[in-house]
Amino acid sequence: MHIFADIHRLVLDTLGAMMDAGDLPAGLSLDNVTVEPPRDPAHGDMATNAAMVLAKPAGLKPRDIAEALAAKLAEDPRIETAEIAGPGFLNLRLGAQVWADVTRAVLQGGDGYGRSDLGQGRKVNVEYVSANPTGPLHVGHTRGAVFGDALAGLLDFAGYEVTREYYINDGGAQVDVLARSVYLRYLEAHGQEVAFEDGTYPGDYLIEVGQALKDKVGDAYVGQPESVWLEEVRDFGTAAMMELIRSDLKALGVEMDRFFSEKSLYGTGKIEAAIEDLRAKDLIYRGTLEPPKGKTPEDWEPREQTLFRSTAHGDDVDRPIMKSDESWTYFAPDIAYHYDKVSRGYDALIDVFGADHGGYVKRMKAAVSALSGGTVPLDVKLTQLVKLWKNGEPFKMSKRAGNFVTLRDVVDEVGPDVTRFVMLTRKNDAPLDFDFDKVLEQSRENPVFYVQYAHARVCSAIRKADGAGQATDDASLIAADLTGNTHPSELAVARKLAEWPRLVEIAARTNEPHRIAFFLNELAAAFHALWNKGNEDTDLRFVQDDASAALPKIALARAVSVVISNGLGILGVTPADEMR
RNA sequence: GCACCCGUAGCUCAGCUGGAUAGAGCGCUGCCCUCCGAAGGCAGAGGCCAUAGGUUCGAAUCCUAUCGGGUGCACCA
Repeated sequence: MHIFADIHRLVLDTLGAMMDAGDLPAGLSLDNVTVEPPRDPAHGDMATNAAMVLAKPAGLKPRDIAEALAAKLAEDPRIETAEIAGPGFLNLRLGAQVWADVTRAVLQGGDGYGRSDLGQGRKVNVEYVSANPTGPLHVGHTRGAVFGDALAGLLDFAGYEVTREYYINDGGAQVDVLARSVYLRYLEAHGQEVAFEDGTYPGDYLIEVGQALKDKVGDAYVGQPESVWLEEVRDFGTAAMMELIRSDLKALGVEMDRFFSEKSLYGTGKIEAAIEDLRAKDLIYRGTLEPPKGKTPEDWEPREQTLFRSTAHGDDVDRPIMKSDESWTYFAPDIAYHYDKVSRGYDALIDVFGADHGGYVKRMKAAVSALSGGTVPLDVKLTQLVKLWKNGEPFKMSKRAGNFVTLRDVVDEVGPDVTRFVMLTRKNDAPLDFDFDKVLEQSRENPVFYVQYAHARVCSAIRKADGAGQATDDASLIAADLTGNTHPSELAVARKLAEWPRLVEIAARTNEPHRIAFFLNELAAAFHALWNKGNEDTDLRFVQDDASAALPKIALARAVSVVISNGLGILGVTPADEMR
């Protein structure tokens, strides 16, 4: 049950009937007619802008349309009143039966309540994290991981067929640096003194990798030139780092459907095939780029290179795909990778990048647009920086990595649930302050606690009613008469529950999972407000002595926990049954 | 110099892809514990939505310009 969609449908059907009957000119476009919850609850439960939107094309006064529409809508049993207000809004108030039905629908829907067919089963690929396999994940990756995973969960809930994918950058120079760093640790494991020069990775996490390499090959590489060991040590180190990253992700509760190796694109003709596809579209040429205006690099020199005509698809300048020595730039395998994604038949692609990759968005979109002939949209979501705080001070040190804070540092300290929820309490493109002390605080200002507390309270109330021998199972609640919840505070909760399917669709359409977190906070607020009213007014308590009076209250509480649970599920957070 | 993101209450931030008198938390002011959990609750004050134009029934939201902050800007990934 999606009451907003239902009433929207009713409004559209009614308008259609009015056109058929000649009350409105035929052929009006109803695309802009909306049914929304009004900001001010005093305006009713829903409002439609139909009269204002249609006034001009119909050549009628908004008020006349509104009056005619109001009269027709009032015939529907669900509509209690339809009042004209403001510049031509039609405010609808729904009957008590509707809210009882909503509560029942939540219980009947269970973990499926709010699921949408918005996606129509379309295939969407969400690529996220994609950190270089050169070390453990840090806080920035963590936000990307949380965001990407929540977005994937959201799209899944909204009816898309989602693939969660990780692109392993194991083909560039950075994995050679990893190899050399591992080699140093390997020498160290043989008792040698080593120095980590600039450009190598000094983190402690490579100590055990060097040791493991020693265990595997003994002293075979000691004193040998790079040409002997580089390739094998690189593969060894990359594998070890991916294992580390996978376990980091697991600690956060993130599970990828697929890991795609950049290296698998080299020497297999895949890059060449992708470039050929572009060449066939006349988008590849030899040329020389102009220096960037106002900021010419010191060592600038004109260079003829192989370029991708990305300007034909919205980019600012054309981009090199080959270096002057004819080897591929990093952009080439990225093109090939997205070519692969397009050819796997996805209807939409989403890339989640760190904000420092903002300059990369246009060319990537241009590439996908060119490769798919404009048929596959690519949305790139950038996650902004995370600023960590501890004891009122910026927190930068890590036990493990030295110069950056790792995912493990965060998860070990506050747990995966808190990490995930807090990282979604801000829009992806806004910077985030993560305060180790505040996120564990048990107070109203901590949204994680506030939402979890609401869920725990429901569980507590149900345990209590259960203990009193009352029926609390969903079947009994669904079968009960639920029209007893008529207090404004109870209706406020029911109204919020009714909004859930709508909110899911809005969040999914905009690829913004943070909306889920904010909604849950609002739902929790409505629930806590009602709970607190029970302190003064015993009729509003969820736990009642009279078993039949208790049923609608328990049903409402249970419905709240269902929606919270569904919302947290999308975000990858486990609901709390009790607070400790 | 160019591109992208951002500018909303004293502070930290939401704001439905154009709707009514712009919201929440913190802070501030005033009330409220015999209570299903006061690890709070209720109420109030607080705004020229950076600025100036434009689009229209209607703009925090869309367009243009300006100011201010962040990020990134040739063969690095």
